[in-house]
Amino acid sequence: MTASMPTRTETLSSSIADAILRGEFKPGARLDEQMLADQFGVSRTPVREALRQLAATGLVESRPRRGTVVASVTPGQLDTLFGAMAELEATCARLSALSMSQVERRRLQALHEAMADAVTADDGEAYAGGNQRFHSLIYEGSRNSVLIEMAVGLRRRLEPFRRAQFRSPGRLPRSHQEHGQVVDAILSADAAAAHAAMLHHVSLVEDAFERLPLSVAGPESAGPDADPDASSR
Amino acid sequence: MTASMPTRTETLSSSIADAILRGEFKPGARLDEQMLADQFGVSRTPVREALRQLAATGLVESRPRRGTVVASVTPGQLDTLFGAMAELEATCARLSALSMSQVERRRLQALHEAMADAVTADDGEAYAGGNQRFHSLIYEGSRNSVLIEMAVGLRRRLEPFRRAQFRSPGRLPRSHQEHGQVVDAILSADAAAAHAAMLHHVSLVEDAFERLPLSVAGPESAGPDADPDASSR
DNA sequence: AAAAGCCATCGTGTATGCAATCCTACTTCT
DNA sequence: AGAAGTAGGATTGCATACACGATGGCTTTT
Repeated sequence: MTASMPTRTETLSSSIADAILRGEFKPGARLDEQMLADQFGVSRTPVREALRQLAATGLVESRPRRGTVVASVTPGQLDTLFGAMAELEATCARLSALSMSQVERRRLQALHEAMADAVTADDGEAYAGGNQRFHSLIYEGSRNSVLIEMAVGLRRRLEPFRRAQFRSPGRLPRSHQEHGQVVDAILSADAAAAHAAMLHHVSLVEDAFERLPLSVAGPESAGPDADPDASSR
Repeated sequence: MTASMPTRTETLSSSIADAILRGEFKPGARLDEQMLADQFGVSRTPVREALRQLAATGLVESRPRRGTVVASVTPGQLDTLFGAMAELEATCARLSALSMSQVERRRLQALHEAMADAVTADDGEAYAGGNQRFHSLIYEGSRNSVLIEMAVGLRRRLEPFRRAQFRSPGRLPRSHQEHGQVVDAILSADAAAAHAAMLHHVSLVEDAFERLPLSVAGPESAGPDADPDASSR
């Protein structure tokens, strides 16, 4: 974020976020302020501010007087998050089809073609990297930093659930083919097609994951949860 | 927010936000922590946390070691914000066309018809209230709390720029007619048409405002601002 | 006299201490 | 014996205190 001189709060915010994304702090785990302060060698004050910052991004959940826990995403919430993500990405794809420069379109096409190699080599690692750049290009193509920020935030929030994304056999070629449809639509400036193709693509990613036992419901969510999700705050 | 017992930080957050939205704190104004603490009769600690919270929503901007100021929205940023809003609302309209219940569709239709009275009476106040509910209904129709949260946040952030929204003569009938197209599309479950109609509608609102001298560039933003917006962080 | 460097003052960042609240475990009553 | 009330411990919320960095005015030098 800010470059000048990293304040302890910023450092902590990144460190704790990384720890959560790495799985060192599992969903539902209590984040004791004093414990974190000792662990990172600072006082409670910057820890508190870092936790508030993370709470704003949805990575953790703070309840007044009750402490902070790593956000445990219920299957319903995961569904909602992926759905919002799909819509945002589809919107970015639509806008990309409308307003990408020729240079950007070529760059997208080139990346897509380069990723074909990773597919034939069945190199999931390489493909994941290319995939990241692919979606980033389309974010940028929207020309709207607010949308980009939202999409990046969502993507980051969903990161832990995308780990084994390209593990399932046959997923690489399929993903690449879906990318191809998005690329074709954007290159031919077909906004509706770009929207549809991207929505299809991201929704499939969702399908691949919503059945996995990813999110263990936190030990506190015992109430009769009628709502499929509860992104209140 | 949380219902239990409002913590000082939460109270402050709301109070300061209201003060900003009311215009008591103008864009670019410095928000001195001690000053706010004295003004609200608390210590600096909850003030700091409240400011952090507001910074996360984009209402204020904090720079390390340099203090916090009320976010001054440049015309370019306003454009970006309205654009993102339009896309989000269009997305919600699209989803509403797909997944609204019959009850919801009737409710939407009823509200729309009721708003016709406000149009013939040229009652801008009443129409503004109905307009708010109209858009809220369509948010809810998306069935996606994440999207709703984003849309509500954006709408709140843009609130100060929508004050005189229905002042210009002839705006009411036009807005109502645009609403009609959205309603028709949703009632007939035409997703693409709902998207297009809502995008058109909100974009026109944007057009009506982007030429007004709304945002006075803060006294500090004297640098050569090449970027149309800078929604970093 | 203008520009550059220095010093004082202010404000934020961080640490520490105190008080209120919540959770847990134990006691006690039915 | 089970359940409710209660006391103790633990943790968060808030206040106060200290330290570092930033900003503005002043002195000094060319």
